[in-house]
Amino acid sequence: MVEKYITDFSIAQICRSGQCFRMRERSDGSYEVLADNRYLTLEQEGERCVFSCDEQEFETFWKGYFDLEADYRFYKEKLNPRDIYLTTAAACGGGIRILRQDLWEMIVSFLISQQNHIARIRRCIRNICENYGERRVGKDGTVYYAFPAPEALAQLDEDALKACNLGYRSKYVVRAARSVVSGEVCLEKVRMLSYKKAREELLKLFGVGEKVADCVCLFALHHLEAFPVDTHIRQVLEVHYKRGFPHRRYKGFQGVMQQYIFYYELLKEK
DNA sequence: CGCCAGGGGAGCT
DNA sequence: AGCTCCCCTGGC
Repeated sequence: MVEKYITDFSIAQICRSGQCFRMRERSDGSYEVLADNRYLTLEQEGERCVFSCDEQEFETFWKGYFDLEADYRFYKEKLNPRDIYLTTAAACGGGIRILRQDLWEMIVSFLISQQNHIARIRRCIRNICENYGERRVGKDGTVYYAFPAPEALAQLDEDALKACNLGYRSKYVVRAARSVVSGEVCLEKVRMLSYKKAREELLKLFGVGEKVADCVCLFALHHLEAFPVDTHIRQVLEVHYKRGFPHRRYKGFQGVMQQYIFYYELLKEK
């Protein structure tokens, strides 16, 4: 167990922000996080966070995963105070961090996300992990399943994942897995590329369009200049930014602003 | 039962 | 760039 005091961090907000589908709030108010074949529980009260790992694992993995080395005050200071909408959104989701998630997992997750609800996306991913991922046992005895490697999914029939509730998205995932396994799209290479080049490379995958590529760039590759535009964001742009979103002002970290907006819109739904 | 929308994308023109 | 299909589920 390690105890940390962290500002601009809210596990509850991150969990609800829709960038991560394998994180959940447990009935006792603590959070469970599955990432990189690891299992973590996290309790938070104000700025006090208790991670269920040792200091070394925190330093070498979770600190980077939650992007805790970055100072998000920098992004908030750049906010245009006259932009009431964005200022309000950032105030509501000020504890959000852009996670550094696994590349392959994000590709699959956002392939599944198209024309889909968050609750169902979570179910789909859980189904895939339980059916094709390796079974693991956490330090506290909890059984969980790792996210299946491309090799495990590449050998499936194109329609096999319909059994995991993917519907017509099944063939997107299987074909993408095959492209990765064959080396047509090299993930190690994608990791080294700039935002533009990485995006271009991801677009070669069947089923990956501009929105999905941007989500992968933002949530896996940490290219904060990626600004995924989905139906929700499009509506916001139409209502609040008729003359265009001020990309110039937020150059290099538009993705952080996108998350504030997205979270705020999700929040208002309820 | 029908209708429609839910964090799109492919394949056309 | 804009259009038409694609065609899975869950909610109403």
